[in-house]
Amino acid sequence: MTAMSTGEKLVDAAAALLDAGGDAAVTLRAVAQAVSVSHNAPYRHFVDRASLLGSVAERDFRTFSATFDEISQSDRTPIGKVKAALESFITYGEKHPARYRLLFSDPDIASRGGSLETAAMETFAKFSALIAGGQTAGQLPNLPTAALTGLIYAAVHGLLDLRAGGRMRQEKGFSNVLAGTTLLLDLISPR
Amino acid sequence: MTAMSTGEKLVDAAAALLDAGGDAAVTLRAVAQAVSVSHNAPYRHFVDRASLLGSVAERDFRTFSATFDEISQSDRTPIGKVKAALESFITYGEKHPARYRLLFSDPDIASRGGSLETAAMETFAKFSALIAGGQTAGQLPNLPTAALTGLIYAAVHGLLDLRAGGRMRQEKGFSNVLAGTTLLLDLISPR
DNA sequence: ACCTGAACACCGTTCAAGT
DNA sequence: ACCTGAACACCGTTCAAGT
Repeated sequence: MTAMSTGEKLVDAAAALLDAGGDAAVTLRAVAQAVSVSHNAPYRHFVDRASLLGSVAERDFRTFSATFDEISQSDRTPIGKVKAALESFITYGEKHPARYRLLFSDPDIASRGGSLETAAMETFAKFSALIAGGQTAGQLPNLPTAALTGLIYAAVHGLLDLRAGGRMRQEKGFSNVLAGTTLLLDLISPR
Repeated sequence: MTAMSTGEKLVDAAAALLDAGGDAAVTLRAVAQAVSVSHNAPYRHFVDRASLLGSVAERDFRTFSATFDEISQSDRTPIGKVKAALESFITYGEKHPARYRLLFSDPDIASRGGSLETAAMETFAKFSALIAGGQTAGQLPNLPTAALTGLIYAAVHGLLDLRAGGRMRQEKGFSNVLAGTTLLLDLISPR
């Protein structure tokens, strides 16, 4: 077990605080206290709060990329791979709503560029490749892959965001995201 | 022209600040200053900051309800009414992204209950009625209306939220929300 | 190179008064 | 009924030192 650097510990603590109390709970003071350093020690590792959160996001994007790689190399059917990817996405969104929003909704995170943007684009590209596989197998409609990927991604994101925002109760059609996603895939799959 | 009450002026100012600088720009001090009252005068009209934002949201939900009423009574085709409603939704989301997120993403707003929740449910019900009309006319798939409404609503919300979050660039499939919405309706419409 | 304590400006909220 | 000024606790950030 290699010793975690202070920087890694801070990222860990920030992620845990996001899970426990949402964005507002991630104060630099609370993060520092969780790691037992002074309230401004984080500035020796991150230029500001947004940068710390950016590191949390980047780490999770890399985890997604690794998961999509595993799915890609599994022995599932093409459409089964798409569904597995969506399920990992949904599980993450339901288990870590605040982190989900950090990665996929927060405007400050999207505009940071650099290695974070690279990691985010890589995740998206791997998902898009799975969609393309489903199209080649004739299990998804024959549209430009980018448009189809964007639409599926947006729909699932919408379901997850409505859930994270507490607005799922009203959409009485389905009380969980997976049901909505399944319905979408059924509706658009070639008949 | 009836004089606006201080409370109404505060709601106006908060909405303008949301448009101008996003959620973080809506400090009670800035709102108060815009109305030329002291920094804690808002507390004579709203119990706290969240309550003020709740009033902004409620007002916009009522505007949506009125718009959907107009659309319902227009001489458009059933599917034309659905598209008109979606367009009004999209226009609002693109013109007022911070207010859009307040109404449709913010967890604090969703859990406030009371007249705000009533207004939000009314808006949703009116939209759902337009969807039902499209189904009766055979221009939308024959599913439980609630499920179909939820799915269309979630997909458009996803597109708008990705745009508001600065993540539309990556979804190269369509650079605007209307194109994505149109694609969805094409894909799911009965063939 | 990494950390600490003091300090600053800003914010939501409360309180004691004022008209 | 509505408003004001002072005050409090909290937060992000900066700075001058310390090892």
